[in-house]
Amino acid sequence: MNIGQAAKASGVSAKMIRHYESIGLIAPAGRTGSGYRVYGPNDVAILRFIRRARDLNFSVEQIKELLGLWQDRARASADVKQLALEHVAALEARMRELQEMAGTLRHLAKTCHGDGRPECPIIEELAQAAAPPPAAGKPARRAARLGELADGPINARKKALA
Amino acid sequence: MNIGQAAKASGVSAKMIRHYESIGLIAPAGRTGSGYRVYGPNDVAILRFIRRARDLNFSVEQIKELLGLWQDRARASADVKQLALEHVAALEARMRELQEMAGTLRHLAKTCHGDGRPECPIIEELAQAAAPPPAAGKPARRAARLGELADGPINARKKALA
DNA sequence: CCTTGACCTTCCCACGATGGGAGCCATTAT
DNA sequence: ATAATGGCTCCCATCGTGGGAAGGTCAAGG
Repeated sequence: MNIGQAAKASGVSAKMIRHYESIGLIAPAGRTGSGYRVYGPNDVAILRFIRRARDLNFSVEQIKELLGLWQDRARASADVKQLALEHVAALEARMRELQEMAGTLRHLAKTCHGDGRPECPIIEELAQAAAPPPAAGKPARRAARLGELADGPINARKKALA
Repeated sequence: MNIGQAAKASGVSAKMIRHYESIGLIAPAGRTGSGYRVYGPNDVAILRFIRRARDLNFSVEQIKELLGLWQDRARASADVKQLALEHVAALEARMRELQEMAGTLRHLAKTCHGDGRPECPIIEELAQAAAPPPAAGKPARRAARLGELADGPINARKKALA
């Protein structure tokens, strides 16, 4: 199987397959005499695994761990479960953050007439928002796992470990 | 005020202030004879506005719009409200996605013993996940606003508009 | 007056995951 | 034989943020 076919079969773009190889997430594929990468069913299974894990928002780094556990016969299922549950927690944390943002925004929107007049509390409240907490007293919760969820509230994690 | 003070006062790092200037989000600051940027209270207010909007997960592009509305006296509050509500919708969409992921993972975790034995349905189910839908029949909902929420389920938006 | 340290300047590089595209070679179909 | 796919490698862009180097400036203290 060439890379294009493996891509279609796995749902991972050819571009990304090469990329994953280059960063060592997957082993270098075999090559034909003329340099084409060759894939077998097992490779496709791995790629599908990766694709699925990405869909679940696991980072490549975490997928490395999962792949390690997958291929490690001596692995304990507890390890996998723990990884999964940590990830659920991260997803939930992120949801809570989004919830908070949405709540704030909904509140602001509710106080806005929404008619043709220019008065708009949304803009005004954002403009006059309290100054940022000058000196963070508390060490800022959440240092979890360096980039557990790649996006996130600006400047929340890096500072925690700087 | 120098950039460092403006940074402390606004909660936006000096690095980012320069960056925002370079991409045209904010107007070039005045300069002292020796080239230091100078900021006044109004600049700090704008920076705080930006900071706050970023905390609410608005993209820089959207903040540009908001700033435009802020400084446009003829603006209609309806425009702002619409922007805010669209953003709420985007946040909620993203939350739903995370919810789904968390649900899937929780389900997988529940079927996992979590003891020392290696059998682990999580890994197995991920590995044997159904092949990706070969040809997406429907045009894939959500084309909303190019990158409304910067992160998101891999390969969901770009394809929609490619 | 001169050093020191804190601050400023610009410029380049990095992340993470992904796509785009150029320039060239290989395979396959007409 | 030729054209159309498709693969190869490399480089660049995205988005928001930080890191750091090399050098200029300023204020305080000796």
